[in-house]
Amino acid sequence: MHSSELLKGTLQTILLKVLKDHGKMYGYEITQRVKELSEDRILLTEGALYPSLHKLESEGILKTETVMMGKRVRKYYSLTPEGRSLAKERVNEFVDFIKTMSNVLQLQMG
Amino acid sequence: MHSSELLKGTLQTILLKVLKDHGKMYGYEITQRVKELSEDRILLTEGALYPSLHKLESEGILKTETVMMGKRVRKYYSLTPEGRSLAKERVNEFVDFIKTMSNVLQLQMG
DNA sequence: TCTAATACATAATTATCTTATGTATTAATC
DNA sequence: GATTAATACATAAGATAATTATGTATTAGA
Repeated sequence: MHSSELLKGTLQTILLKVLKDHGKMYGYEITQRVKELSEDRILLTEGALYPSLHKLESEGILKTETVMMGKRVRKYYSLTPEGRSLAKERVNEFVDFIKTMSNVLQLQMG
Repeated sequence: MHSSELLKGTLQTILLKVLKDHGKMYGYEITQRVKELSEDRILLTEGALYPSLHKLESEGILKTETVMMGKRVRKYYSLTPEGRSLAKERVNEFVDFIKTMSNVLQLQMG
């Protein structure tokens, strides 16, 4: 699972926004949703995903709920109120980033 | 000189496109132009800039011309033919990246 | 029965960037 | 005239976020 150099730094933004839009999700589900939304262009690696989810949880941005599906564990993540506000902030930041880069690269868009 | 986490991975794209648009430029001049184009949002650090320019030169993407301005050295960088084609590629890559991220983050744009 | 997909997790390595440091010239301010 | 800020290059040390590799285990499909 590899992607462009440009994706670096976007992981947190992606996680927060996808969780905001789709509610309660577990790790593997997030990778599949992102793969789908990106038309196979963004393939999240577990080595990046899980540490990032754990960090966000430890910071109070995400909360978890562990569910047993038969004998298999599923850990559902969802945004805390703090997480919801951070999600907005991160998306705004990204939009601003696009605008700035569009100016620097002289792309004809916002 | 610090910026957002999102800038990671954009340096090469920025350097190539700015050099494509503005022709022959020296390092310090590039930092100023990018600062200006980005309205002070992107402040390139020398620690990232110079190693990156050197690498691109060693790869045949950029060529240099050293000029003495009085007693001060100026090293002008410009794109080689290979560099021009890489610049296009990098910009296309970035536009595609924006499109993909817009889908994932559900932004109402391309 | 074996393989692929699902589902979690962490350690080792790599790459890119920031921060820090260094040298030196030129312009501006005190 | 002296000090500071801006110009102009360069590299080394440290931080950080990602990839790659590895590990365990269940479930579905061939």
